[in-house]
Amino acid sequence: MSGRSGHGYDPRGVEPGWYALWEREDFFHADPDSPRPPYAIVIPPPNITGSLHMGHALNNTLQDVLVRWRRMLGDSTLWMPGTDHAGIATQNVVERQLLAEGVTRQQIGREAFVARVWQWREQSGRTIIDQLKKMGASCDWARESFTMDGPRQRAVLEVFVRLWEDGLLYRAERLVNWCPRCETALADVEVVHEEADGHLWHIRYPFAEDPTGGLVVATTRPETMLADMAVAVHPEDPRYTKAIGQHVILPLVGRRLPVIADPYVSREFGTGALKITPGHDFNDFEIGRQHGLQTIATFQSNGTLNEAFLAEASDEARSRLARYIGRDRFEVRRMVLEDLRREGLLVKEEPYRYALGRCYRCQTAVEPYLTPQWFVRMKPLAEPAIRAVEEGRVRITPPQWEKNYFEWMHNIRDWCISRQIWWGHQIPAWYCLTCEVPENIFKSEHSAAPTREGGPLPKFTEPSYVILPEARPIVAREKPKACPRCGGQELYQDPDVLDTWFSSALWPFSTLGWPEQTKELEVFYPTTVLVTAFDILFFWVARMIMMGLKCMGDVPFHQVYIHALVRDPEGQKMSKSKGNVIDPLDVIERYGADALRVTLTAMVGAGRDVRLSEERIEGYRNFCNKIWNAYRFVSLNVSDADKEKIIATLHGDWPPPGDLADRWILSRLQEVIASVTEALETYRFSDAASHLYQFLWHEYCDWYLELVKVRFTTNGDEHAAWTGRFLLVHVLEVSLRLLHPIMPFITEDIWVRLPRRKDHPSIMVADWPASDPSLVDPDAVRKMDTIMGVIRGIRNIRSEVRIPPKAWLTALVKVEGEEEESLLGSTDAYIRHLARVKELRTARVLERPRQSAVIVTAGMEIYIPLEGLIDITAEAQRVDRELHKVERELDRVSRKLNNADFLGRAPADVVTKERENQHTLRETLEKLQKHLTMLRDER
RNA sequence: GGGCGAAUAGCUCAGCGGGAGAGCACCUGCCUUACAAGCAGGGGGUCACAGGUUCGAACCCUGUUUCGCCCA
Repeated sequence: MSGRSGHGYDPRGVEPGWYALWEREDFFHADPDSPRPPYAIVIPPPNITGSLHMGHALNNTLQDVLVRWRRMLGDSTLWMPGTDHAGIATQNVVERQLLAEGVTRQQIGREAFVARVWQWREQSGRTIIDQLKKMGASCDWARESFTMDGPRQRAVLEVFVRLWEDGLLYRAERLVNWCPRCETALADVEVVHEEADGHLWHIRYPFAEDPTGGLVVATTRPETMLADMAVAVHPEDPRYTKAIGQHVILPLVGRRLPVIADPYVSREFGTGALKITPGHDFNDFEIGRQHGLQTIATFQSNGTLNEAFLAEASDEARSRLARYIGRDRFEVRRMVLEDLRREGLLVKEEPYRYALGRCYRCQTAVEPYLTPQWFVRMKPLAEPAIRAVEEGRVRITPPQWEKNYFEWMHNIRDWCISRQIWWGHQIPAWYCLTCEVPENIFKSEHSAAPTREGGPLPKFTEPSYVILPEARPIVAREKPKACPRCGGQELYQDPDVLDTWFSSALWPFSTLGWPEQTKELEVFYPTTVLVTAFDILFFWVARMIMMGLKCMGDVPFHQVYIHALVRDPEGQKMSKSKGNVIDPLDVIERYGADALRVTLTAMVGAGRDVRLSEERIEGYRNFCNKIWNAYRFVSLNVSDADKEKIIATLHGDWPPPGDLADRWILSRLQEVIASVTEALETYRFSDAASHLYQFLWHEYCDWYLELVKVRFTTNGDEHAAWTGRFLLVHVLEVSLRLLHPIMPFITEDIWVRLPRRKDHPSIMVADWPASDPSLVDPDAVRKMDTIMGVIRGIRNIRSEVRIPPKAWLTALVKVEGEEEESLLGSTDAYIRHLARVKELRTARVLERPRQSAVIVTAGMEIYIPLEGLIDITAEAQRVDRELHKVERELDRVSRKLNNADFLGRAPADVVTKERENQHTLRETLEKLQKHLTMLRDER
């Protein structure tokens, strides 16, 4: 299973094989009959339209880290995978394909179109699943769900019917956000608001009684004026007091509009006079309702103008404006402005930034549009969902997101769930064509959304009915046999489909088999944690909590972990048009899935962006290589006989190690086990990654491995060399298990080759390491720190005073006490080899040789005779710099200790610590000063 | 307009009451038999600004500035 060249680690040859083995061995499969505690995660189902992007890579890496970790801990883990049918997005994709073939969906008809989408899903829906496997995702693939497969269809029907029966659903004519390109209604959250550069046009509406005077209104959307029903001013605006109650004439059209007073009007905006268009503006709709204005909708579902605006127009206006009809809203805007300009009614035009709502699927500017739609009453659903988070039954991490959640939930509005598309769950509501026709339902020759107004819509190949808001739906789990009112048997199903997020909201229980009472549901619901990015907190997370509480009577998950979005190094969103996309599959191909995973894990902070750059990935690829080479070193030094002895030793009671380096690395390992475990428990993924990076690279490789080399290269203590080999293997083996959730492939690849205690077939089913408190050895850690300080000190001098790297030095160490003396005695070989010292003399009484460099540390002075080696001036400068550092530090500490308030009020241990600190600094300073004087004399 | 959050090394960020840290980048020297995808050493910060609380503030409080996000 290897495939590497030279001395580098080659993930390409390694990763696919291991994944295949894990799948073959069924390691991902969750057993609901397991007696172990359950741990369940449902995947945020990726859209079937999509291919894996960095957002998915991050999201699924984190889930896999959690699941692999808990699996190793022995939990009965379930990672439930699946995909989302993504109604609008998928329909758009297939419509584009049809368009390329020169047909529209209307031409082939609904049934054929839906069949076509299914066909497309069969081909393309697997792509993202295969890509997740390349990432190493350990999902229980046997349970893979799809938001439109059979069981999920049943769940959707059941929920819809229950909500209807509980009075939480209604169908009503409301002004909704409408995408004229997708030709469907959108939910409020599906509209993306942004600032846009536009204009504010000032238009004069002449008084009916005195056309020489008039009111000037300001608008950003002049095309909607055709549907104006009034002009409103603020009741206390002195400029307009006289105008209230009068009438103005709508330019171009000639309609008489009342001038009304409403405190909603802002006197500061524009001219203070506001045109009121109830059919095309949410605020105006509200004002119109309060003032009893009529509402006309002049745009039709595709954003083109219909004839409704000509209702009260003269024949002259009718023929003059006929050319507007059928034009797109932005074209109408140009035409209206042109005509106003010609008539001298356009008084002013100024640049203006305004808020524009766009469709989140296609970026088209949304149009407020009056149609009958289905809504969910949210207040009754939101209240228990708010309490669930308040009471901690659902905990959101990081907790600051809870505020956003509450903010949104407290201001929640009814959810428009009907979509005028074909791909999705068709609404389980039927209308009686016997008793509703023709009052509430009438046959239409046209497609698209039903409105009272007709218009030149594209011809529709299938019979279609306009269902007025007054129609009485029959909601049922399956098509009723007859109308319960009149017994009529001709029933027509509501053509709309449900918002995709409606089925997503059921995901945590629909995937477990609800409404069937399955064992899975019993065992794994509520799931443990949901991992998602913050951008779908409202779309998805909040709705799952509401639906879970409503349908299951319990929260869908106990924890929500919210992570960042992946952006480019400049913080820009990655997008194909910007050309700043880093493709995860390309990264996997070049650096390996492990490198990608550890990069993302290390970079995910609390609630911020992840600014991903190739440089970073390269850095973590190097980490993979480092681990691989550490393994190579270990394997080169461990014989087959050693392996057997290691296994035997692991099964016995291996004696506590006596060597300082051994005690140190084992102690550090226990701390790493504890801190990595704690980091994972608290969702501090980057801490887990960096603890392991730091330990493996900068402690195990940089120090322990080098220390053990000393035992291999010096002939002598065979037992010490054996212990070194044993611990090299053991510490690496444990570290690999800690690292496995983050880097599953390389850890497996190395781990299976190492001798180990239990013969698990794979690291992914091995035990999570447990920290052994009896091996925590603060004394060894402190002493190793001292030794490393000595080695670093000598290396520093070598480098600073430019001693040739190959030169072997003499070092004399003057120690203060017996402890230091014996410490240095027992680690003599380590110091000599790691600092390249040929002779190390240690004594309590020792004269500084002429022309020596000195390292002053706590409890000792190290002299390096430099005579003949270098220029003494460089050493004097080095000491001078060192001295200044110590001086500054001593000054800071002394000032503190001279402060009576500090001594009086600070805790005793802080004061003691500072006193000791001061003492050490003083000694160091004196020694350095003495040494500097000597150096200067010796020049 | 309302809300949330952020400002710490060149870059990305951690630290959130008692010695300013990491990774990357940078500088110097090394092909030292695990690794040049490497090793050793090093430089670099009025912790945005102004006040306040405190014996003590990057950290707590108030205000200011700048930036980001969400909702209208």
